[in-house]
Amino acid sequence: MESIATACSAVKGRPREFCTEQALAAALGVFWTKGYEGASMADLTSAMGITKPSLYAAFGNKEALFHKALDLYEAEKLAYTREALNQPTARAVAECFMRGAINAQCNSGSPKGCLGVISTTACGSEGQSIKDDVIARRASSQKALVERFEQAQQAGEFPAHITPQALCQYLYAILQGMAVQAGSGATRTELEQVVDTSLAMWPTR
Amino acid sequence: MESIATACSAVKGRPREFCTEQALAAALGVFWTKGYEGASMADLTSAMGITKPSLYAAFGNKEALFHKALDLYEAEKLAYTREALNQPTARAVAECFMRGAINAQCNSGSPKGCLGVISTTACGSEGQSIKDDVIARRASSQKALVERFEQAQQAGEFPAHITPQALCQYLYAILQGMAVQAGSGATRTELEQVVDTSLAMWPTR
DNA sequence: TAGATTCCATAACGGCCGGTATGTAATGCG
DNA sequence: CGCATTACATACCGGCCGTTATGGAATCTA
Repeated sequence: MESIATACSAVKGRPREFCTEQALAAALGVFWTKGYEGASMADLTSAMGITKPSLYAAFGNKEALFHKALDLYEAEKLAYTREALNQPTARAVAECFMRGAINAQCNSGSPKGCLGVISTTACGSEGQSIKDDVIARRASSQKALVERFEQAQQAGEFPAHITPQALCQYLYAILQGMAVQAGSGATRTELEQVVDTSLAMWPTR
Repeated sequence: MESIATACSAVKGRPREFCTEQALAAALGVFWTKGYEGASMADLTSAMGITKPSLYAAFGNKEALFHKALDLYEAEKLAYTREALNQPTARAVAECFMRGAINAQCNSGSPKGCLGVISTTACGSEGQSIKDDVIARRASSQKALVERFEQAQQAGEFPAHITPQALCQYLYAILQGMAVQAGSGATRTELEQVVDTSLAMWPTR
């Protein structure tokens, strides 16, 4: 009945024997490698080093665990997308997006490909709420990029026939295509070819 | 012991009560919608209108069924990629690829997205031979496109800094990105924005 | 120490998975 | 007809799925 905030560790019972952040990072690695439906509870608990009841007590269930892993993915692995928006020109923004994607997707030690792409393609009807979540997050980040491109348009960076909306859709297609290729075993060199070619074609006024 | 070719229907037993081609087309629809691992035998037999033993007798097993469905997909749904190579310029080839992809992936009545992209992303370790097959077929079709672009290069269609290999990798990234977007519910209009933007940037000598 | 509370470990649950054994119906051949 | 052959229909198999019940171990408060 004490209504005073007891958010701090006034822990009562037996203390937890694992670090939830560390376990979540391990879970992210599994989802990133195998996708939501491809990752079994046995895969997850094994990688996280905990048992199934511990996982359910700490994270709720498999779906809730995925959403939390997605939060971590956005916060850590997609940080470069927020920094990219601060670049001085739209072209520099696009280059940061693409080079950042290569670093994130070809980093040895991390799984290949993009968790967002993996989670929205394939998979049966089970993971529909997963797909919906990822699609909503993607729309949010696309919105930020469109706004950045509108700013560039007003600065006169584009020819008249290029719209910010279309350019964003185009850039995202390239990024998603690179993720598909990375997941299929493309080398860093091949992905850099895509980036260099894209930049060579980037519109100038 | 008769060694004379009896390939024709010298059927002996009870005749089959379903059309294998029709059943295969139905199976393709299920794989296209749900992916290899996402498609259960119950999904398949239900859509094909046959029972499990009939499926196994006619197609071997789930994996063999998928490879045959992939054959059908390449033959029917990817026919435009072979026609595209006959276009007079590399730019026209690329436009045929992209517009054909939109028609194939946004055709109401067909599932959204590209079966190849769906089959190589996500999914656990079970479908590795599936992924390998798709990746090999993709490499084969990329090879044909690179050769077409080399021909265009010798015809002087590109500036010096654009290589056929890189251009092919770039175009495939756009196509695969469009497939990701189509699978995520993008509209035909949005995909046409991607194509129009790509074509607006296409290199000229 | 006694009780309350929280976590860990084992084992079990119903349900679906891909694949198959079994018995019966339909055809061709002699 | 009797026989071989092939396909159909039902029911079943072991195994894995995500999830949870149960009981003991570890910590807090009193």
